[in-house]
Amino acid sequence: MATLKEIGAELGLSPATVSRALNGFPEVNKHTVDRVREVAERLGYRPNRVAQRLVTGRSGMVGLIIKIRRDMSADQTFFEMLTGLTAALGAMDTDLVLAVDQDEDPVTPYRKLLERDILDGFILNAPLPDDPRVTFLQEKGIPFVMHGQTAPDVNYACFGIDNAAVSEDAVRLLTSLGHRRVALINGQSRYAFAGDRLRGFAAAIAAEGLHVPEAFIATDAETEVNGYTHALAMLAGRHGPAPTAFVCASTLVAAGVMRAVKDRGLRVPEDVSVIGHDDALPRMDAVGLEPALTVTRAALRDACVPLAELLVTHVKGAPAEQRIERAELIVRGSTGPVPKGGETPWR
Amino acid sequence: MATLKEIGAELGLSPATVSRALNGFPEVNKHTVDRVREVAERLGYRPNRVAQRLVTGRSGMVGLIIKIRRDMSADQTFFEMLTGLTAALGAMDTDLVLAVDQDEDPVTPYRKLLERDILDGFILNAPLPDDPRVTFLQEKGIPFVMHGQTAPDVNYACFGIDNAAVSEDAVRLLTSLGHRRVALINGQSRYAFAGDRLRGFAAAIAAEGLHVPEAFIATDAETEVNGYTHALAMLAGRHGPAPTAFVCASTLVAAGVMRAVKDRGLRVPEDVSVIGHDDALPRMDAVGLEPALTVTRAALRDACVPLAELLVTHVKGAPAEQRIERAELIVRGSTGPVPKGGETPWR
DNA sequence: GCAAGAGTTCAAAACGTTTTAAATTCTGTT
DNA sequence: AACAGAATTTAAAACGTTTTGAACTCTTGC
Repeated sequence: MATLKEIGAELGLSPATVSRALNGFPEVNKHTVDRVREVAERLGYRPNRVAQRLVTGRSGMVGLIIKIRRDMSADQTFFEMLTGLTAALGAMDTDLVLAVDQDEDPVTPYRKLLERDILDGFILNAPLPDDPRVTFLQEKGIPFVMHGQTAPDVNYACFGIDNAAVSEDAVRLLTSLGHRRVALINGQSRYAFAGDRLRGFAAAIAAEGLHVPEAFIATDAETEVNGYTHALAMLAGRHGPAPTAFVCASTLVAAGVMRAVKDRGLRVPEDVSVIGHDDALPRMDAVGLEPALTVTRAALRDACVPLAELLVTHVKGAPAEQRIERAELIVRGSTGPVPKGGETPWR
Repeated sequence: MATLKEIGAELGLSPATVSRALNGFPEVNKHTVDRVREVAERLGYRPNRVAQRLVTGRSGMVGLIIKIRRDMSADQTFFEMLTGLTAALGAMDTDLVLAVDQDEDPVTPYRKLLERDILDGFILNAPLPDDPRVTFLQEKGIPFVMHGQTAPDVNYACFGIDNAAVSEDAVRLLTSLGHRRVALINGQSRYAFAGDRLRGFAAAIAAEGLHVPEAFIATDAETEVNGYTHALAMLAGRHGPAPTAFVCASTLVAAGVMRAVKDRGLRVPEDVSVIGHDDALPRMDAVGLEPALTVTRAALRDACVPLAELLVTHVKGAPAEQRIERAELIVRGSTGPVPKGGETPWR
């Protein structure tokens, strides 16, 4: 494997100049740059990463710790992110080191990996409202980027979507269609995103001068079965008039809700409108539903490149940047005008 | 972070001696070793991995490439291995770099990762009978260890179980119980292990002077449904007298087979014996079945430490070692004597 | 008192890069 | 012709470890 010294020897240049030429420093002669490039190319030069790292003090590796549930069930989300992240990081000359969290205590795996002293930073996901990992890493001064955020205003690097806006957009679409009784089937409350969704939902509902009784706000794991069960209970009308529209935490939940609507002998969207949030996971296709699902959409995979960028630049010294994007609203067949007689709001 | 020089300065020693003391070289004075250890401890010394790697020429990182199916379905196997491998490698001061294979061509992801020039070797799994990855890596002279093997006799580092013996043990147990009509529900033929299992099965059957018609050997993905479907078809007796015993590729398949047996109105083990192979995956508990499943057992996780060892030593220059162990045979309630009238072999 | 040998320790080189500070060459101005 | 200043290049240090070959200290036996 060719080295800087070898390239330099061939051209009668010092390794220093060769290094600068290849790294695009402005002070080196254009002609020299060309010659160096040519020789480097011909010799198949690749910088020795280890040597680079020794001198820059960075390792070029970041950590991702995955949480495995007791039953070892793997989730799609994880593979989707893994695929995108390795690609995005690879493009930035950074490698992903993986470790598995089997512990109860959420910070120990981070501590362990840090002790090995080879990581420049971490990628965190699934933020909790008061995430102990954040406290820990900030205390230690370790760079990290969070996918999502633990609270509306934070001072660490993060990338995600505005989850309050997700609910607001959904509610606004529905109320503009005349709906007055809008139910929410939310994700688990221990995750920060569910809090944001609830907040946005409540705000949008209040802004319309409406009210949603507690019985029509469910908080549960995002599964098809849970969507089905909660929707069925709400449609039964035991706690007041049935909703004419559902805002769902995911396409999977929405699929369950739609099944419940149909099982009740109702139609989507004529009798009940359904809207979900779409992470664009391969196996949960919103368009494949019948009718095609109206969604707020933000492809999980699109987060990988920004996450990688935010982390790598931060590691290199840039200040922690927060980047929160707005999810797209895609109106399809599962939402329609409020049915005749469904315009009365909950009291 | 303390360095060798700092420790040396504190004791009036050169970094060279400190290095040797900490690395257990024999020529250094015991008293010195103690003093060095004490100071290193007090200063919280950790060797700088990057510096170590620069001088030894090794990176201390190995690669694992995971293959993700189009539908992104994650398999348990993967998480189990990931957990075990990160732990085992970590204990040997080695890190695991992950990449994802989305390509059709099986070697491109390896080539890509190699170009980044940071890996000492690879861990391969799910060997195919003529695995192109093996050819590729051997050509390039990159160390690797295979979990399993592509053929009975190979010259690369590998660790696994004797899959022919797995079938042989199963068949021998069943024939010793008087069974003469033993069916096989094997895994997908594209994997090398399925070939070994079939070979062992055929050999053991032949050694008993028996014969198994083609219709009673199934080759399919190892799912519960497939076990159920194939067993049901075989029990229907369209292709000859029903088997009195099933050898199954996994506990999941065996679960399907047992369900089929019961749905046919038969009992396990009175009418039909069932035996499976148990990888000891958390969600596929052989003991949880009713009756508890007789198995050949080799915990997948037990492979992680040997795999890590074999690879790391090989990277450091040791010759490639093949280690093939025999799976354990655990007799439980799902196997019993051949039922009355079931002793006639297939013709 | 000295040589041989074992037991310890050390200085220096090496790994391949980046970076600092200094040196050299070139260009234009007086 | 001299000089300032810009443009370009260089030597050397630095990163922290391992390793080579030499050097030093202590025994031991004569």
